[in-house]
Amino acid sequence: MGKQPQQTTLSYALLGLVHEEPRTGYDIRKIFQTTPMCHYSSSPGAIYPALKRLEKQGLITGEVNQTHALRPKRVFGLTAAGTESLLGWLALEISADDAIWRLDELMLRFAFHSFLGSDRATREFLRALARETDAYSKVLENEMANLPESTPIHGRLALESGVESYRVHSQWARRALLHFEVSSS
Amino acid sequence: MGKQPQQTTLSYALLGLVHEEPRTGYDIRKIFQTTPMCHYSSSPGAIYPALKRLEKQGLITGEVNQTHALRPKRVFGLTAAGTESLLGWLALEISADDAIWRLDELMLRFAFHSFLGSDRATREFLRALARETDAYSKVLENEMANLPESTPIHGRLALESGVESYRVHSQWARRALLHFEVSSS
DNA sequence: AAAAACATGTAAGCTGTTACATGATTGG
DNA sequence: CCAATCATGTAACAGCTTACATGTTTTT
Repeated sequence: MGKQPQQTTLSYALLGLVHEEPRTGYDIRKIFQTTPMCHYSSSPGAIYPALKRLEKQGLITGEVNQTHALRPKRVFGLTAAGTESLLGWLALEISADDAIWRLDELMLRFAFHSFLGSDRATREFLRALARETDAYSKVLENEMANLPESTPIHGRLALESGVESYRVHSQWARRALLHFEVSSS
Repeated sequence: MGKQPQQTTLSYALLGLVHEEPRTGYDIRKIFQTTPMCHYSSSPGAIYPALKRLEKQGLITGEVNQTHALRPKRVFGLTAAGTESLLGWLALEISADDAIWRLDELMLRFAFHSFLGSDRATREFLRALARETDAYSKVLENEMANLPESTPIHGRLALESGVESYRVHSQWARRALLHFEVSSS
């Protein structure tokens, strides 16, 4: 319940991955290099310090795999506090700012929503996401309509791309929601 | 021609804005706060140091407006080297990596393409953007098809959102291209 | 006279980048 | 035995965030 120090997106990605199954830093690097769950830095200079931070905060623990005595590899898993932090993040309410500036993080959160037992939070998540992205696409649409005469076509088109981007996300969220609706009847 | 030290996206945004017309740091902050050309930090701790860096590199110069002797405001404009750097950046070829990881920067570049006199570079830009985003959407599509059976629906949907995102950008680029085609006949 | 907006900056701290460093294990 | 891959880390540096600091001009 106490307010936890807020993590970077990378940190949450790490928490989610070691929650799926215990992993080493190297495992995680490979995932970031070779799977679509990428868009995160696979550089050792990012990952190992991040893992160390999480360990110091008590969210993960590394067990040394002793099959080879020298050059041990450290397999990380979530602690109770780590699980709590991860699940708390997943269930967080979506703010308008999240939808506008941190869509990437929201999509990562959604991808990990399978960790929540029930679909209720996911439905709420998708409804909020659809609402906020739709609202912002309309804000941008409005700003496009009020652009000064002199605005060159390039600027207009770039803005149009932004409008579309948020609109498409909103539509995606509504479509995704159908997968979690209770098929009542 | 010499390789210039590469700038951050924020730096290029600043170069573009002061190229439109001479501006102060405060002007720029307001633009980032109030117009859709935002998504950049309007914090003084980001902007003033960035302006100072550009000045030290000789890309912009600040003229003190002496209408009020105390608390002077500094109006920045591009130097010849600054113009060269900005135009060089605009005309840069698009790599696949740019389209995958730095779409935001590409859209900023496009928005400033009005500074290039001719439409030829813009056409090339849009063609390359359409090609690369389309190619990557297909890469993701393929990865979605090859996802392990066990992958939860959340992961699939998140990936689908990525596929769509790139596809929509590609379609946008193709549509935008129509505005710059020579209406030959 | 006070509040809001104008206007510019600095300092500490955090995170990520790039580059370097080290050594083990496995496949050809 | 050599190369590639496995595996973990550190160090210097750059840039951004947050918070602070300061003083002016305009509006109410």
